[in-house]
Amino acid sequence: MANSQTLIADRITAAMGSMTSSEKRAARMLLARYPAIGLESVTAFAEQAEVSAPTVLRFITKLGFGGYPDFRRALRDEIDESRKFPLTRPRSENLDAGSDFGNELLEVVRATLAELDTGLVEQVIELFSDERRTVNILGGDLTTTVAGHLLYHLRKMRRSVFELPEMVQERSDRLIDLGKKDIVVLFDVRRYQEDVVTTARIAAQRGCTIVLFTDQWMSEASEVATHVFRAKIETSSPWDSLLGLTAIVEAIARELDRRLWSVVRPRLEAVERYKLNLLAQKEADPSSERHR
Amino acid sequence: MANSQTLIADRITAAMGSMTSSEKRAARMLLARYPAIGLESVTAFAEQAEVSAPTVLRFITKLGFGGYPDFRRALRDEIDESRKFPLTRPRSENLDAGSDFGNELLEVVRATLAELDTGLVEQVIELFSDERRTVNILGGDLTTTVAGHLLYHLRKMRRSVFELPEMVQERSDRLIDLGKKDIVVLFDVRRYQEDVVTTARIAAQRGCTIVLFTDQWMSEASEVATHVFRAKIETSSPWDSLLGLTAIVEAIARELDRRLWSVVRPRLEAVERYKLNLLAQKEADPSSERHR
DNA sequence: TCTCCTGTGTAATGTATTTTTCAGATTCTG
DNA sequence: CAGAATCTGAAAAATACATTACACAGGAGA
Repeated sequence: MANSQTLIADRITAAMGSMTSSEKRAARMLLARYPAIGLESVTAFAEQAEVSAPTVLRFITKLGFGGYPDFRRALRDEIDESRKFPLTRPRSENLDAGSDFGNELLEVVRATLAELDTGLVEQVIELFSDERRTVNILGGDLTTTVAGHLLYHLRKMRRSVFELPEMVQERSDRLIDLGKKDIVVLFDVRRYQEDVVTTARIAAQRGCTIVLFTDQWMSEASEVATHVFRAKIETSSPWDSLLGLTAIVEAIARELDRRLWSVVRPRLEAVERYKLNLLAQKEADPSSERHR
Repeated sequence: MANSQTLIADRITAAMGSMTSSEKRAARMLLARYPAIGLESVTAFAEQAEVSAPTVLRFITKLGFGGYPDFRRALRDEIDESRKFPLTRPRSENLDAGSDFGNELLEVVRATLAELDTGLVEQVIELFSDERRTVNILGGDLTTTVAGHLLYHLRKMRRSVFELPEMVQERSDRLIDLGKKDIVVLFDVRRYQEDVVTTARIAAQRGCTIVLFTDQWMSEASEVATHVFRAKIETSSPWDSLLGLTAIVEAIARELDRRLWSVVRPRLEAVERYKLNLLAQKEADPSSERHR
């Protein structure tokens, strides 16, 4: 069907004139329960419209479809289209609001957190709490910054936290040394990167625990991941949002801190002391005292 | 309205843990083309997910359906439901994800965006639109990741975007060359870093335009900055949140894209072509085609 | 290395669904 | 009010489909 632009619903209205009375009954039922009823069987459709199956069939033939399967395929395509809408939307139209976009960003965070599995968070906290395990973090093109955010928190709170090299050659060298005790944390969202998926597979083969942060469509890496976080990343903007992933990372960081604060606190103080020694100068800004 | 509470999509997420890797592939395909693909035949579903029909069948059984027809009926019901309510997702129940830390994170984004000055955004967009100006970006310890996020977007959309080196010695060398045409973008939040403030002062002295991203208490750098964005960063967690800053960055990126899309579009396509040449391999994953 | 076990696809089976045929019902027309 | 034209649905025929049975593959553990 070439004209995906023309909604099938519109075709019905147009063709209504040349319909017999029974066929009109079918048409009305289709419009009433559009498009779901078209996805049932001919028989079910016919029963609900209180006509016979052949009548329904003649009806959809008049609409210009080759047969019932053809008609259903068109309906499914329409559903697919409507899902894609935010992506393929003609760029020009709504000049209106930055505040509208603000709501979308809020929605990204809300939707992500709403679907966040707290049990999963618990499990991952458990993993991160074990300092005998090494943590290796890798992000993709877009997600490397969120990966960095997680890296930041973990590095402050515990030892043995590393980032996997972006360069594939270097990375291969590192992957060799991974084992069952190692945790590999990967970030991969749509426009999924082959090298990240491959890294996941290798890590899986080596028996690593794999924590994956991905989007609602899920990277292939999820096939081998032991723990998968899903975030919403889609907005009306052509650029995907990292807010959802960032929110998850921060929620994890906060929980980990609660769990480990008795260990983390002295660690941070020690770091602070060393830092001062390194800089060999005293802290000047009094307003910086408030944090921690 | 009976089972409208449990979206099938949510059930998938929940059951994801107990899925085998092939089943996960089926799950991902369902989420990617949700719900249309579920309305095709098992065989068609299986083919597109690149698994066998029985695998798809086992998958939907694990989701708790009695059989494939049962599953499809559920999908149709969902479509019917969504027709009745304008919003695609039943505006949800308990959105706080079990903890009210989620609400705090939401509040960070909300409060930040509420105070975002759209006039200021306009001005900065104007700055970034001018490709004769060089953009130099620098983040602090925590904020270097958001800085990276801005860097990512600007770099995709225009030329002459650089990051200032973290290392102070290197950085000094670069600062020497800055002039009136240059834009310096700084990120500095509490635990303000002296080196960032100093960088701001030097840049100001050299006549640069300075765009500062800071928190509600405002870095000292704001004294010399020409444009200042303020984000909320505080939560009940001891670790500050980057969600506010990230939201501002993404809002700016989106606006810049709208303004420049006629330039950006061909640029991205060109980049894509070069990338393919570099990799010298054809795209394998069809699901990655959809974005952009 | 062998054995078990889980996961997976092929192929056969039985069931549901579409499509066709055709006869009865209805409406229209002279 | 005939008689033709059109419409409609029951039932058979043809097709597509979901489901099951089974065997092979590959990894885990002894």
